Amino acid sequence: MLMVRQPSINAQHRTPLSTERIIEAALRIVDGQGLGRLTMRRLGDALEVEAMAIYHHLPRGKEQLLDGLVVHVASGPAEAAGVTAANWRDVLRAWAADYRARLLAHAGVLPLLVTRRNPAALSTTVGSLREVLRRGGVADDTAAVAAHTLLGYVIGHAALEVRDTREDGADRPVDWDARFDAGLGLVIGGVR
Amino acid sequence: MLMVRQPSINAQHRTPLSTERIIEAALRIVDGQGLGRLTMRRLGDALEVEAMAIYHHLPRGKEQLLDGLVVHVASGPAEAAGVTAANWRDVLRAWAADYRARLLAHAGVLPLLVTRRNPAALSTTVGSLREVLRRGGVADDTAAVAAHTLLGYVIGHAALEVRDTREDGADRPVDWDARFDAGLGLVIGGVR
DNA sequence: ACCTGAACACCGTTCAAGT
DNA sequence: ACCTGAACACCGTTCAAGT
Repeated sequence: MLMVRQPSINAQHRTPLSTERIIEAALRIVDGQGLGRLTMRRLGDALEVEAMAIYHHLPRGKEQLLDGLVVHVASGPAEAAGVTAANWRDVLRAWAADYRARLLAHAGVLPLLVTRRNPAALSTTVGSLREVLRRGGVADDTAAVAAHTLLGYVIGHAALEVRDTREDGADRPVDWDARFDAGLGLVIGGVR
Repeated sequence: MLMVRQPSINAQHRTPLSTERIIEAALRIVDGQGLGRLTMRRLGDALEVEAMAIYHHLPRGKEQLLDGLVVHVASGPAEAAGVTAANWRDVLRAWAADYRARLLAHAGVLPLLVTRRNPAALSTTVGSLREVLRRGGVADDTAAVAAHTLLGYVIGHAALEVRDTREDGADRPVDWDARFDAGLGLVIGGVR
């Protein structure tokens, strides 16, 4: 029997692939099943496409895909508009709470955030923190230090939370929300 | 021609495999070539053994191998003996410098430190920090917060260093040593 | 321009077999 | 007890081909 190949009825109607759709589908897999289960073939399935089609949009392949995930998750800059000497601590506190929530919501991406890949991904975020501090009246040198310290704290604390590091001895679970706020106060309180 | 199989002359003389030797060889690969190049087959080669021999010592396979790497790198507790109300800040500062150096020396392991796997790996370290603080006369609640804050900061800062996150705008390289010390002062200075 | 299908070199892991 | 060799199911990626 002669099989005439249909041009895949689906292919006609479905929205075409795009970098954005690919990244979103990848993030959905990572969030739902973990980073280890993000494969090009599975990603293709999720997008109802052959895995090889992805390479047309991401020529650098999986490397580029992971870079995209990092940018998507890690670029959450602080809003510097309207910052004054009176409110900069509150602005930083609010940013930190948001950023922490972001990291925890996509905990599977955290390991990628800690890799040599894609070095620029965090610099807009660091820059925005520095700008908030500067507008708050903090000296430039101190602002540079505080920006890195704050971002470092938030990322590192998220790492500890994800591992659910208990104190030795004490085996009652840690109240991570309270713990985070207290540590945050310690970091921000030290800036002057 | 009949080939009589020799029982592999090497096998007689070489020191037998052990978990410790396996972990050390794995760490050498990660440090030298990166985490992505750590495969069971390559690890077998480095140990002059078939990859499958490793499973005899690590029945849980690669998972167990990675757990071993995390424990090896992440368990650097602070020495609490001899801590007083006068010197606890110096003790923490010295520990932090050591621990940072450790993380940067094995930067390839950093992504593993930020994964859900092996949750207990960091808790002896956290516990030792808490003990230093307690002996320094810091109240229990504050000590618990400060221990997590400090460890979080050190890990998070190491992550930023490894990515070499520059401030936006400024493109002269960051002096990471100075930056780390300044941020450390900020964190430790806030504890009272 | 966008996607497919077959192929290649490599993974982690199992399992039966050797000593 | 300790290690090997073949095999299996799965990777990421290339490349020529289709529309």
